[in-house]
Amino acid sequence: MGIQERKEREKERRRQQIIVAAKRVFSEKGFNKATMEDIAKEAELSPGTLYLYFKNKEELYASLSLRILQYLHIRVTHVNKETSLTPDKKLSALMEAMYDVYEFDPLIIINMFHLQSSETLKNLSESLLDEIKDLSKKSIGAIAKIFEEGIEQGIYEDRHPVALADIFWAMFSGVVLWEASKKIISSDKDYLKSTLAAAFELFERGIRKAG
Amino acid sequence: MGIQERKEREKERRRQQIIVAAKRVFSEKGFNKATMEDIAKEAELSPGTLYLYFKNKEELYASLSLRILQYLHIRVTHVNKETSLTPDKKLSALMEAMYDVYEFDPLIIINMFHLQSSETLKNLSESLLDEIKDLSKKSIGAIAKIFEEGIEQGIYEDRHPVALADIFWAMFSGVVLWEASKKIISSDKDYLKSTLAAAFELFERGIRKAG
Amino acid sequence: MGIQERKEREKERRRQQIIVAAKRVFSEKGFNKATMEDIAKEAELSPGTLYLYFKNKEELYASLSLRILQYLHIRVTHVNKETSLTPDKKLSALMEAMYDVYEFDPLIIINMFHLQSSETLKNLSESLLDEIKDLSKKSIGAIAKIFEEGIEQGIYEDRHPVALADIFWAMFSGVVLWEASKKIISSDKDYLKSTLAAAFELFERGIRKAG
Amino acid sequence: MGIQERKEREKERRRQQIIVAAKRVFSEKGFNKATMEDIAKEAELSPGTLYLYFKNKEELYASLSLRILQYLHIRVTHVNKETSLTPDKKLSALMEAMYDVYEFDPLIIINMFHLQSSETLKNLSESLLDEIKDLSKKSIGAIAKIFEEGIEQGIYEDRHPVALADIFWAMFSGVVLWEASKKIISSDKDYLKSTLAAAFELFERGIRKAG
DNA sequence: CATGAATGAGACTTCATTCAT
DNA sequence: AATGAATGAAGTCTCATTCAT
Repeated sequence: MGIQERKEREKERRRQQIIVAAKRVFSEKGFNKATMEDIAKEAELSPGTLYLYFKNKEELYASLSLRILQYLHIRVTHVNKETSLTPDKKLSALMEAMYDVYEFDPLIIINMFHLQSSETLKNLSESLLDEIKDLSKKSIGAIAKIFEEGIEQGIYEDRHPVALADIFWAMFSGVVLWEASKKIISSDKDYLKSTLAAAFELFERGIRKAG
Repeated sequence: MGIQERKEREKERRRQQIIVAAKRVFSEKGFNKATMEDIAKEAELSPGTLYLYFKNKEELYASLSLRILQYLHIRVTHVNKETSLTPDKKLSALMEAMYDVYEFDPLIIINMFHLQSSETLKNLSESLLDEIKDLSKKSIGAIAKIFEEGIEQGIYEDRHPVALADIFWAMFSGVVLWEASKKIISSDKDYLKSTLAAAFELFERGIRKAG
Repeated sequence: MGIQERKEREKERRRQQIIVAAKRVFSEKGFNKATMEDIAKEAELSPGTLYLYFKNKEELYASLSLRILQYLHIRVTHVNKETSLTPDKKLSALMEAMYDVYEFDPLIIINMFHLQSSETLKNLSESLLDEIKDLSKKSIGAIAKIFEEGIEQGIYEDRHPVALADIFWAMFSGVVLWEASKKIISSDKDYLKSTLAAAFELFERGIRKAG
Repeated sequence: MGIQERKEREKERRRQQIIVAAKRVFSEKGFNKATMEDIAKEAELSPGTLYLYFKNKEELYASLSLRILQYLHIRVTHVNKETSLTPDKKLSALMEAMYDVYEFDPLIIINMFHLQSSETLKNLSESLLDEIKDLSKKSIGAIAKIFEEGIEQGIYEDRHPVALADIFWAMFSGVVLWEASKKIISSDKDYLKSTLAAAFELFERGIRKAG
């Protein structure tokens, strides 16, 4: 391994170190109340160092979303590759993948919506935004493919696959968000898992061709 | 009408004036980038005045959500009262109501999630938070009732009605959020209406008893 | 005096209060080492208040120069108005005026060059920059007029009046700057007054037509 | 040439390399906006290396002035040595030398004033400051000698030679500064050369004994 | 000797909130 | 009740400088 490469790796490790710290802090405090100093402390680095790896607070924040999207994309692509699986099995695998996405980063998914649904997006560097767009599209596309297959095989109702993928993703994230809200609002127990299962079941029934 | 009452009414009018302005400003700029001065200007009042009607920025913000919840509650309650309607018709009416909720305040629903999914909630005054909790519960309860009826009449699958209501609401808001994100990310056309219709249809198929 | 007008006056007084404090602090520490907090303290105001009256540090700084230019312009215009004076007397009056400009604000004139000769100018608001340009031009124009008169009357050598004005002003400020430098560098006594007198005399001999 | 000496030379070359880079960067951005990293990049060195050759940013900056003073001193000394020249010719040669000083480093002369007229000087190391003082004095002294000669020979008016030298230098730098300002302020064409010529002519007339 | 990643102090600026009028 | 000038705490970000390699 050359020196060049070792440095590259070291740098990537530092980035991850910061991202992990940022995730923790953002999750706990939310975007605004989290300060760069908080994150620096969590990462056991100095504030200035953060800026060597991320242009500003917003880009650091956005990088977290990117990380989820990457994970999601990998998982869904993986499901798609298993050509031996029937659409049914694939759908099941997809649902499992989605749940893993949630477990991979339970709180950040909420912040991810905060990111997308507003203010921040406009200040990101072109390249980062492009990456987000790209991954987003690819992931939805991969999900859509599963539905497409099912439709072609006459198992699912004939609907626009991308629209189905959108609904699938929207339902998933809607449930995650809503259960999170309920936990805050009503200190309810964590029903996420069962609600999610119910939602997935409902979705499946909704697209499957009747009898 | 007594003087007391007239004053009360005047005060309420002022509150609404501020809320309307706040809605506009928050919608355009998001919670953080919107300043109290922005809102004051929009309301043609001075910053100090805002504090005569709202304890602080966060309470003003939360009041917007309250307003949606109130609207939602009224609409759903209204649907429920129509005892002559079949569950099917009621579900249709509910869907329509949800769409109206969205149209009543298209952007604020996004901010509402921002509110709920994080930071702010903890700083609200007990009473306001209670009101939100209460309305939230009542609205979900009212929605659940529709499903309950359908289940009792053997039209819908036998599921926990509140869970169905949660999924219904989560799906609705998930779609709204996701379509909003897509608009920002990919400058897509506004597919909200059709996606929402598709989602509702899927939901209906999902809960309806086969055969 | 209406309320409107009183407020206007109050506001102007505040501006002056800040300018005076800024002048003291900038003179003592220079542009970079002077902090907004220093200035706020000197003005017995809070940092935030400075920003109600000046857009940023650089505009505050530039306003000091503007103040000198205003003073200079008034003085030179005044000299010009005295139609009864011969060009000779006017030149004397001009020299006196220049010296007063210096005394009006001995150290800031140095900073003024710092301002003009560099970095800062580009960040100023259009309007402020325009004002500076305008006053600058007018002042030089007024000085040039004195020379023009002398040339017309055959007292002074026939040279381009504006060029003479430029040289006059350049010599004046050059001497002020240079004597200031010398004071720092060699802790010399303050020879400014005599050097300035010598320079003015030399200038006069230089433009006067030989006997 | 011993190893010692070669090293010495190598070191000096590095210093010059840095100074040249610093000149470019300071000229373009001014003292504050120029960062040590900018300079390092321009010199194709690392930031750390700069500190092996210069104690800090201010000393690096001051070294530029020193370089001009050195150049000025060499030129003026050279003029003085030409014992065969009349004071008149010497004055002409001096003027030419001054113009070359300007061309040697057109923008830095402005920054030199920034240096001298303020903040920085106080933080310099004793030795560097001494060198500046020394060269400064010597250069002015050399200029003064020319005038002294002219006075002794009855060509120039009987004035204090050092005062004349001061005025000469002040006028020169005043014109350079002022023309630079004008270029920024009014985007005027570059009249420096002609203004400088006019100033020199005026100066000469001013000191020369009348007919 | 050279590097350049890391530091961390400190500056500017914003803005929610207060309070005298 | 309404104002809006003033506050001052706090946050983001920069950059001169250091030091382990």
